[in-house]
Amino acid sequence: MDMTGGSGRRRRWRRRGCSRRAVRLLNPTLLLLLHHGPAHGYTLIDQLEHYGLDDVNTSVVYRALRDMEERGWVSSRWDEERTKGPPRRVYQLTALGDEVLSWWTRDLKETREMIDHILETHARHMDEGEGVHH
Amino acid sequence: MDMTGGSGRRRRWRRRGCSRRAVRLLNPTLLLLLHHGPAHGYTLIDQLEHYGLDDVNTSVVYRALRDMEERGWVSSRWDEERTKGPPRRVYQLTALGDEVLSWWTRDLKETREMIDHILETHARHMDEGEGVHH
DNA sequence: CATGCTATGTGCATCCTGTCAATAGAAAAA
DNA sequence: TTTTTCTATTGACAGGATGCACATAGCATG
Repeated sequence: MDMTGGSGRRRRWRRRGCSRRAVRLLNPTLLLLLHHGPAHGYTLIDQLEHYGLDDVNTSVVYRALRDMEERGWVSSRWDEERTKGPPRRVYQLTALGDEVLSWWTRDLKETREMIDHILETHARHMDEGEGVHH
Repeated sequence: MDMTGGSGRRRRWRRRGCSRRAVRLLNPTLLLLLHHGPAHGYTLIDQLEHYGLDDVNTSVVYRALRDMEERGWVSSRWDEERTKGPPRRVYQLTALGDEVLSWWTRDLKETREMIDHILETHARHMDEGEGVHH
């Protein structure tokens, strides 16, 4: 059963990829990781695991990084020192990206409060109702 | 400045409508509201305000309700007793919808934990760094 | 009957996401 | 040496999700 509840009339209820929730958290998490210092895309993808975002497709991550670069949140350059494999791109947080990260943390706090409100209301309602509803 | 960080190459960074986050919380909130008892769409839209979802487009709400009906989470009938205005549809939670609500609460708890993890990491990093980063 | 209010629904353009496949360099295996 | 494998990054495309503008429709009021 697909619980994600998107809209769309097309009756294709297969769940694709990871939770939509995860994607919402991708951008702030990437900014946070980059706040620790410059990093390669692949490194970032590895580190996403620590935030429960390990099921995000690599294409999605690279796209997010390029989008953030277009917006000026991060800058990138090709890594000079090639250790092994193809050239790697190094991403770095910009001053703007730093501001955006602050904005994102405020946004995440708001989101958490909204979720808390929903969960609290649900818990309270469950206590009151005790199986009596509708 | 648009901070929402969507993907898309089309360089149209104007934000339309409400926060995407809000839409993401729409389905569980609707189910929660319906858990209190049957209600009309319009009533639900009014009540969304209490959950910070007042800026969600009405089309989106009605569409969400119909989608949930297609999925069997809610059932609906036309209201017999017409007070004023056009016929209104009354939505009611189904047994399946009740299960789905439980699923959603678990999902929201997970999401909250992920957000907490991000925020905690950020706060800790900010404390350590104190202006020294990159 | 023209206007306005309440309530719901539709069409369409646009935006957002995931999948799949392609490219590409270096190292290990054959 | 040729093939395979691993590391990294990117592009194309289909299809899902959203918002806006607008349509419908019943009742009320003037």
